[in-house]
Amino acid sequence: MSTSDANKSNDKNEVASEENSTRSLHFIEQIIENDAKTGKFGNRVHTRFPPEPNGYLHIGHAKSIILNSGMAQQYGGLFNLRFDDTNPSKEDVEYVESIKEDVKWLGADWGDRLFFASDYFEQMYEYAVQLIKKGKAYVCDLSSDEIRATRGTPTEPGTPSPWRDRSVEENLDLFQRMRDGEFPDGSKTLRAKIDMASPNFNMRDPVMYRIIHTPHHRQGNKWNIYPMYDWAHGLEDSIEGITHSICTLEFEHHRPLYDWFLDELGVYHPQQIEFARLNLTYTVMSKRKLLALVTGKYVDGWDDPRMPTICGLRRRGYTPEALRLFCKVIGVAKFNSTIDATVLENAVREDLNKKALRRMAVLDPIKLVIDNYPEEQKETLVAINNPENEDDGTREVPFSKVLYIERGDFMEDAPKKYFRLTPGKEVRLRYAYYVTCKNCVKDAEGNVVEVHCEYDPATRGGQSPDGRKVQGTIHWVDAEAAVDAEVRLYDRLFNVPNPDDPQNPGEYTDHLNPDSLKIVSNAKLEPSLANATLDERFQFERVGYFTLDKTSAPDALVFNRTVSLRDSWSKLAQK
RNA sequence: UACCCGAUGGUGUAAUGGCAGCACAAGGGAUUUUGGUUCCCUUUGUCGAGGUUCGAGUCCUCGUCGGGUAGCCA
Repeated sequence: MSTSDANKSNDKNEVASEENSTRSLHFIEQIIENDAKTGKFGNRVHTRFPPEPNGYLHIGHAKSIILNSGMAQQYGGLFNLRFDDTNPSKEDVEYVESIKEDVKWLGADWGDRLFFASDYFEQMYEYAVQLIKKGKAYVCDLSSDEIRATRGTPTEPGTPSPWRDRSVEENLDLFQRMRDGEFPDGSKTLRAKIDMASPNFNMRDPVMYRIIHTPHHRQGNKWNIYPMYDWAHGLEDSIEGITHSICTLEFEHHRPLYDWFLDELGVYHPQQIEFARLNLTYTVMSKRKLLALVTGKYVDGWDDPRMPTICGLRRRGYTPEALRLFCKVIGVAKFNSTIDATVLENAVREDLNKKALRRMAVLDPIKLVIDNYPEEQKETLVAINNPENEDDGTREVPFSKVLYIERGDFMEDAPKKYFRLTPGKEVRLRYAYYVTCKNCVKDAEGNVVEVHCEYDPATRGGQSPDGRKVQGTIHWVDAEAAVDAEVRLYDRLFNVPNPDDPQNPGEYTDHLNPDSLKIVSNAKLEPSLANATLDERFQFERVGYFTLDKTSAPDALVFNRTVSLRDSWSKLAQK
């Protein structure tokens, strides 16, 4: 070992012990660190994310991606992206690119290790031949119905296939002919010869290969047989030298089979580890249901900002950092839990609070007229871009006699604790002046259309020389300089915490939140927002976090609300 | 019904036989040119019954409850 190698492994140990002392480890970290101590995998850590290219990734996948790539990064190991494309009748290239984009966006780095299970088909075939020669696999002529009927039940063992004891020669011949395409779909399978009486169904002579005469998106018509997940997955892990093969809980009782195949073959044997998949309140996570939301036009496509898909969250304005923070907070365990949607919202607030540029935008505008402000006067005022980060600097915002403010920032008859505009009350216009509310103008129906006030010229910038305080500060935009925009306000997709709960009457689609999207078509924004770009994140002060939508155009701006600001006033107001 | 896995405040998650801790939520207070942020304080927990032990959230037994499993899906 060279000195630099020695240093490297020392560093690794130090990192591990430092982690140990500074925070607690989740059970997978404990397994990895223990393996490092015993030298089980020669101190290597190599993980993978193995999606099937048959749908879009969602936040549940993000948990897995962040876990797998995070373990590799944390322990100086490697991470592979591998498409588990073993079933051509369900898969499509269309999904490959979107999955790559999502994984990359999350910050998981697979380097040059982008793999496809289908590239291992020849090797898998050779392995299958080995098992046949060992007398551990056989070609079975039973139909799928017959296989099901002879598999037994939880209390009764299965009955052996009449084809179980074919000779090695016959099996070899038949298997080759299955590959050559001599037999129709479903007419034969290759099965492992294990134990029809096993309490674990997965061990009752599981199917290894089935006949499918469907062109594969990467292999074309080369193959007429395709490997089943249980047969293929361990081999893929083994071929790639994966150390810790992390998957979700439902594969737990597949592990004996995973182990059996690798042991019978006598090949390199990674360790499968199962963790609990993510469940989130007020949404659904199954591919089938997400697809149904799209095809049923309940949402505007896979990347609708209300969807829990990674592309949806991205369009909504979530950041990879927010999702990583979220995953850190929820932890990793084997307990099936449901995470409250507010935890996700908090994670994105925490991230965006640090990095979002502050801007002023009025979503529900009414005019504010400053009666004692000179008619033709215009000025610019200096506003701070981000109080959380001085490096973001300042900007200038135009100001004049007529402004827009939020309708909700004026009340004609206000409760005592209302700190905003009401006749006789003085408030601060953020970064501008103190103004005192005088009165309002109403239309024929009694709706307030204009609020009138008087300003104190000595309070320019928003502070008074005499030191008097105001209770409230409200945001505003100059009426003449404002730019128009459409703003889309998103809320939870469902109005029940668990749309999947069988306790709920009806279909899960019956519980869609009718107010999950509110479109504000006449928002007034400060002029600098006209130059916003898709990668920027904004906080509209006192309102929430926003980002430009992909459908936005220079003459028709569209912003998405990522998440509202915490609002302790609404709690107070309810009392 | 059989097998596998799990169970710690309202929700998540630590404590690896030795003071039940952290985060979020909730409640209270301070600061504040965002009713935001930040800071401080408070309330709330080991599924049940036995056993082992000086000592059990942790180990054992039995129960209860929850999840998963009977695709030629992954």
